[in-house]
Amino acid sequence: MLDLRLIREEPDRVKAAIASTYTDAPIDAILAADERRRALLTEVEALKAQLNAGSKDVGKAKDPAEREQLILAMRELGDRIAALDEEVKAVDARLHDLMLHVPNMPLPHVPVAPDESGNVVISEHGAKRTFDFTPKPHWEIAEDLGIIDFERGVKVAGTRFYFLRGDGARLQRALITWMLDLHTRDHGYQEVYPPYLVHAQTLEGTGNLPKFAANLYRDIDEDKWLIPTAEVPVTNLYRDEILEEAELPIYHVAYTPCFRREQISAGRDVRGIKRGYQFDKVEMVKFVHPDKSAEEHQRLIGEASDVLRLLEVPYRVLQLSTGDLGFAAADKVDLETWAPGSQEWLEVSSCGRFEDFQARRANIRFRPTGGGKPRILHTLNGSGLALPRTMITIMENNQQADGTIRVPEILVP
RNA sequence: GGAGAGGUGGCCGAGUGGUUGAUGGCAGCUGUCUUGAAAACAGCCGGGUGAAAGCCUCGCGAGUUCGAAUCUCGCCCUCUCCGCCA
Repeated sequence: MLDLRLIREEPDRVKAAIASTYTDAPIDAILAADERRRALLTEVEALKAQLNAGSKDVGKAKDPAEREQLILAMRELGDRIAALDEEVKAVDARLHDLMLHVPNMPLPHVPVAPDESGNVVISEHGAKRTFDFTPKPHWEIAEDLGIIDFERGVKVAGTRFYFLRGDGARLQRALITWMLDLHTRDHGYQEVYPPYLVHAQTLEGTGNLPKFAANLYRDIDEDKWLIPTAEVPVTNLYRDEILEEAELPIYHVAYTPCFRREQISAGRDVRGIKRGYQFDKVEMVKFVHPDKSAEEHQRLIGEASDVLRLLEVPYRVLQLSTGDLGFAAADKVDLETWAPGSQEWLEVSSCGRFEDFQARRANIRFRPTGGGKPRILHTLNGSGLALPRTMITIMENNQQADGTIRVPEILVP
């Protein structure tokens, strides 16, 4: 959520920023609602002050007649206040809802473009391997080895679900453990095990609701939603809390399954495990002082890159353009790894800077050292990494002529 | 899921429907004293909004009332016991 005051004071700047993301936001409606709301508040609050003072006088009044008189006057005042309060409530609700639909503003350095065509490759790491045989896509390698069972996954759960079997399941488990250990041991993160089901307010905090309900799975009887990423529960860990400045930065890493109702056309990305309705991910989340956002972002990108570097797979770093930022990020850098069998770059990590956008929604603040008003902190998060695509890059890059897969050195016990 | 108890400021804990946004204690901050600390004493000490006055906030939401932390109803959560269960 943006700062309402910013919208009020610099609407043109906000509009320009939103326009650069090639999306719409109801800024004018917000301005109108805000103005209406403040006018109503001025009016109703003056009446309330009158009512409060008057009611105290009733308590003090000794003469019964005078008392009756006062009560009558206050009753009328109360009715007017009740009517105005109704209006305030309605405007408030509308304003809040409008605010929840405004995306974050991109930072100035983010290249402006309507979509991923404007993304910029910042760097490439690790040479693409040359093969003396034709590298196979992972779905062929994995099926031949019996480590992924696509057919039975579909039988049990439907399209885009699969079973990992034997060494396939074991490889993923090893990767998860190793990634968690890397981030906790070398990068200073504390591991958390979060709920996989959360309520709507939690999803609102990260910006997934109200706009993206269609991408989420939910319990039909209760207000319980399956998380699309660990970012959701972990960012909300400190919701409605005031932390001490000295506690910052706080780093958390979590492994969770992620559940996404992908609204994608049938036939696209259907082969293999690149895009499923359920996938595992190790996610890093940072809570930082606003002044540290930029440097923490760079560090985050480095921490995610470490995983790819240590796995010795080729990857590149992409600066996303405004049109590809998504709803909540002010800046985002993706890591893509090269899959020689599928012949494509795979996004395995997305490192986002959210500034105070999520923290304002989730009401996460810190008290400055030495006192003063609580301030909204900044959040960042990045995958470290998404498991299926990491599995793909290992399978395809480490495949051998005999059809087996060489286990990455770092994972060998 | 059933029965009972309860949800008040960072924590503990008062609070007869009317100067209660809330007594008191602990913790914390500042000052005096001290070489320093402790102790003692004094002051400060929730959050939101607003330039301020003010308004809002005692789990959340409705209701009764001139006036609700206090009364009524619904919901949520915690605890104890029972049931169920990995």
